[in-house]
Amino acid sequence: MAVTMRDVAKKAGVSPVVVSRVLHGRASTVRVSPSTAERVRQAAQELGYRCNVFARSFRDGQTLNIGILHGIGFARPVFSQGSRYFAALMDGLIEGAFRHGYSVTLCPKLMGGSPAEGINDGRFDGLVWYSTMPVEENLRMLLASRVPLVLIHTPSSLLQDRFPSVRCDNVGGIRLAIEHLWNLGHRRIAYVTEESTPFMETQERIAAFRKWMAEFGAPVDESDILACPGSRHAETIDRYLSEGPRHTALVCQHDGVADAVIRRARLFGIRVPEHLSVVGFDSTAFCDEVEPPLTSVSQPLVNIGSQAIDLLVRCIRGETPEPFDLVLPCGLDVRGSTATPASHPKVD
Amino acid sequence: MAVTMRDVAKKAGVSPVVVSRVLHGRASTVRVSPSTAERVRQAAQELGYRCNVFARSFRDGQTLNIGILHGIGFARPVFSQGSRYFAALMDGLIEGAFRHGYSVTLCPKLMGGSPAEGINDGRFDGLVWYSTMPVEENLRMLLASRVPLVLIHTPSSLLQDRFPSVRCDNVGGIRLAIEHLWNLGHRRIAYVTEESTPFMETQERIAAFRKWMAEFGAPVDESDILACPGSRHAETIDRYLSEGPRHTALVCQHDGVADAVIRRARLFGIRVPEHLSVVGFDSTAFCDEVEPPLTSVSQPLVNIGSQAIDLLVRCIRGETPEPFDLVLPCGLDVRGSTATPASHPKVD
DNA sequence: GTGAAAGCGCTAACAC
DNA sequence: GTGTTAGCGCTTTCAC
Repeated sequence: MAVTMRDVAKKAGVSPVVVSRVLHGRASTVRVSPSTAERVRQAAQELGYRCNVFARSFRDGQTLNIGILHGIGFARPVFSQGSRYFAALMDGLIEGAFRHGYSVTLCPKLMGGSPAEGINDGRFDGLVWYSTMPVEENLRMLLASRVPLVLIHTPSSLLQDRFPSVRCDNVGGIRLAIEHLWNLGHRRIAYVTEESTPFMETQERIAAFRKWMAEFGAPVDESDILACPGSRHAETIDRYLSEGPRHTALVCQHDGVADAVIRRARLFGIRVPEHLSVVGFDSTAFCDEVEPPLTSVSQPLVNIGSQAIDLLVRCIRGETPEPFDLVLPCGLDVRGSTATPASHPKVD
Repeated sequence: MAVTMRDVAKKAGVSPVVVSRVLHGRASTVRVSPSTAERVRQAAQELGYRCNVFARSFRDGQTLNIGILHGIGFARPVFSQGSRYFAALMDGLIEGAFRHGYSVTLCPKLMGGSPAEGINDGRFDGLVWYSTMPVEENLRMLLASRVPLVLIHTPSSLLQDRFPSVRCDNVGGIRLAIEHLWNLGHRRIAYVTEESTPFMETQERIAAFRKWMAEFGAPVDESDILACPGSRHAETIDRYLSEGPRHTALVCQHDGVADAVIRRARLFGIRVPEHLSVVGFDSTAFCDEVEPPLTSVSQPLVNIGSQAIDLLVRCIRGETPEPFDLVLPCGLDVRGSTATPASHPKVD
């Protein structure tokens, strides 16, 4: 077995408290003479003693560990495929956690179908939950959380204002996309969405799209919202493209969708951006990798992750973070997937 | 505070052991009458009791948690930038861990400059260490590990055969790259390496390159090995390219290097693959994203991660995995970055 | 200056 | 069938 404080104490001829005091500086009421301290250190060294952080955490009732919750109904997150959405978010979460001295744990219980028992199992000082399409079941479980929790992509109001939240300004982001396309001369613009749940960012972006298109003077109807059901969106995209796109530009729910659209378009001989402009959402490094480079609304994902942890750590400390609902601005990274439409003159 | 077994016991009018027996099925010597069991369940339900897994782990002396060790001298791994090497490896590690019911933890202590104190701190049932360029200091720390450990990219022999290992067949992989280029007609082929440490895969690949080039009948010398010092490899690449490449094809240490080469080449008006063929190493999804798509030796990274966990779990169970040193074969994914050299006829 | 006691939440072993 | 004891490794409290 591992060598414990008791072993060190025995060897040094003192009690465990003294060892705690000397080696970890924790038993603050205890005073130790320099010579004893030296003896303890010596013994620890010789035995190769290492503090059992796990035992300490158990006693302290704090684990210095943050759990990542993944929405139910999603598969376990994958880093190596698709757009870099999750990768960027994780980078932010890890950066933030490390900065505060916390570990980050991916736990099968928290990422499986039923995180309920994982949430309050004592291993986590706090949790981060991100989901772009929460379902009622999710929300109920989260409300049962006894540990501090921060929401990403989901406004606090959706969970009775019990947990702070971080998300981006979807409305402003969509406006940037439309404005950009509009200025290039596009008038027939569609929105492509992957899935659709009754609330949240998906809907927020669609609503923003409707709103701004109307304000720009080109109100849209149902046929301008392309909804691709989760599993088989290539199919939906193909159907749309095969009839020859009715629009000159597409705004996509996220970069993965935009990438899919571009790849399918290529198969139909539709060139981007010459025949069709495409705008993504997230603007991770992925956008620079694909061809053509993807014009995309930038959501500060790394920052969102990092700031979510800042909020979480405050909650763990018992504070009430201020602001409680963090909305970060979006930008627009113009790359190569958007251009003046073939049939329209450029407008300034 | 959280509700504990004692609270439930009290409410149900029984002792904690009974609760343990009923709710977790753990106190196997204890027999409980159906009616008592029901009372306990009722009480637990009403109080919203959740088993404190942390406390249980403490008692059991097993955490069901695996720590990921990142070589010293590296920065903390980043998912959202560069090639998808780390992403793919992590996907495999997570998949394997989840399959066995283990969590995966990224801990600042294990990823910082001095993981020594993190290694034996009781929080991990096992560790996975990956590093493409270990230094002596790394190795000494690893040898001090009291918990099971699996090496990725590093043969067991480098650590006194104390830990099992997983890596790919670098020699075979490099052969595939050379063979492919040779068949296309390339004869002047260079190897581009990012960093160089006295041992390990970097050296193994370089050695393999020398060996196979000689066997194919085109022995190389120092000037055919392009070594780019870690921080500023763009500079080294630029210097090489600016003189007009002396070779018709480059084999690169990994996809990130290959990508860098291609991007720099573009700035010099050197087209890939028309003027210069480039082969990467790893062949993650990254290769399909870049332009041109990158021909690359495929290293089964996801599989390596997954199998590393299989080995680790066996060690945790006290078994000695067989085989102890796992070497997985490489493949070659031919994409768009390699072609017949301009100056050479195609050879079959 | 130093040590003894007590307890974090859980469960194996044993007693009744 | 059910309860008591004891202990995982650590640290706080308090007594000496």
